[in-house]
Amino acid sequence: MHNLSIKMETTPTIKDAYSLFHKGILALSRAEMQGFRVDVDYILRKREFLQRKLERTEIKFKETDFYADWCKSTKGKVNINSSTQLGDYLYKTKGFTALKYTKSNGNGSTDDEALKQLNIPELDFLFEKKKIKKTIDVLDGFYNEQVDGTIHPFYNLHLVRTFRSSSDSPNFQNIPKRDEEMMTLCRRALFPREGHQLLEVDFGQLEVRISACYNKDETLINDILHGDMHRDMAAEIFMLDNFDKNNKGHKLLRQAAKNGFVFAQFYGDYYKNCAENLASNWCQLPKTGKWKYGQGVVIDEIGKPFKPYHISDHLISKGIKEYGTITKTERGYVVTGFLKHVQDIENNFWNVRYKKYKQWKDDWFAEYQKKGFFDLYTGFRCSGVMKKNDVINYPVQGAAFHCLLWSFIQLDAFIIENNLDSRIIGQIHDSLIIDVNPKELKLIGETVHKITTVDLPKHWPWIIVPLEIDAEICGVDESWVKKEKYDLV
DNA sequence: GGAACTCGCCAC
DNA sequence: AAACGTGGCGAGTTCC
Repeated sequence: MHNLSIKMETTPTIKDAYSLFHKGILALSRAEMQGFRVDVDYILRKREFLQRKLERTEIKFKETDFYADWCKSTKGKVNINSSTQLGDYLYKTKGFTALKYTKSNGNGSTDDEALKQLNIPELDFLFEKKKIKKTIDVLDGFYNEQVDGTIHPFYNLHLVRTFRSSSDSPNFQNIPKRDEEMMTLCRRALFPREGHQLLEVDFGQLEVRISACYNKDETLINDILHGDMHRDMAAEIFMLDNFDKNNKGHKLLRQAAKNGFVFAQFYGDYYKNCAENLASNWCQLPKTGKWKYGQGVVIDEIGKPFKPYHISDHLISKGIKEYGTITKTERGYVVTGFLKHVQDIENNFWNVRYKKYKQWKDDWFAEYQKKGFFDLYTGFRCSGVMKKNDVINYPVQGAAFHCLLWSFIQLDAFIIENNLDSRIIGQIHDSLIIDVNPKELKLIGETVHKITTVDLPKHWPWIIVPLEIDAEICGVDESWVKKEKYDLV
């Protein structure tokens, strides 16, 4: 009885969830109305430039023997934009073995990753062309949607299964960022209002922290607050006895462990995919035969400038001499090599290191199977037929976004109440983009910091892990390209 | 001629 | 036993 009454007070209900979205829609619509300034002259200029570059790349491709042979095999009817036709030519006509297959139809995959493994240099022109085209599409999207030099991206709260948001017309949540060249070309089009500057505020490791609120795993919480789980996993996966955070190679391997193992595991992936991804995408190690010395990425150049040390040298010296295989026998699966190594690490990851997290996953799924639904900590209810991974991921993804949305609403209200000139103009799941009047920068920064790290955990007592917020700032009257770290307090 | 589908790729 | 979560959008293709 006692426990129940506490729960009633602190656990948000479906009405609270409704209220969050009601206020959320109103706040988001103010950002939509405000919009994001675009440099129309730049877009038109750069579009022309990219269009010509696209045509030149296309011409270069059409001059290759590869293209001539492709045309010959289809009696001249070739559309170089068609991955279906390319797949037919490579896998059916030329007899290349597909190294990857598509999900729904099981055809040989023609994505960049699959094609790059075929080692056909002429295809580089197609990769280049695809990249240019993608950039043109983003700029076109801005141009087509702008009204008097301002785009008004929409934010939807009614479309996503996890109760996250989506964005369209144009989609503001998938503007290139990681590819330096594409990032610069696209974000150079986006500006604050005159005399203002763009401030971007991000929650740090938000989804991992929210997952910890559900699973309450002490090791995970400790790692979030004081440790470095990506470094630890890099050390285990690549068998590094003394991880050196200043070593360029070690830094790369930490990245590999973070994206190829830790995040993948948190989303519900398993050792086979992780091993494959780590070996081929991150280390360029072959998946057949014994590994040779001098293969794969250079991981360590200390003291040996003319004799690079390769990842294969290191793994072989530690006894991992090949990628390995998975064989089915009457007794079960026999796993060898690097595959076995990653499988062991996976087992340790879930059965020892994050044991309580795993227990939560099993319990949470069992509860869903019993009831047919589950409730997020923010009051939203997910029901219907779901896979185990869905049941584990949705509550985290949704509640993490709700932290952002709640903060968005508070900051929006603060801006209106105080008649400020700054405006929130965008949102990308765990970040806010604010068009700031420089005179208000300090106030906005301090307010965002207080809302996200003090008020939010007070509002939702289920947030049992401290939240962290990072900010970056662009110069006055400058585009969204050059950002500097900004201390909010 | 358009709806529905697949695939690939960008973001988180 | 199963096996990476959520979107939007463009291009090609297939079906009606």
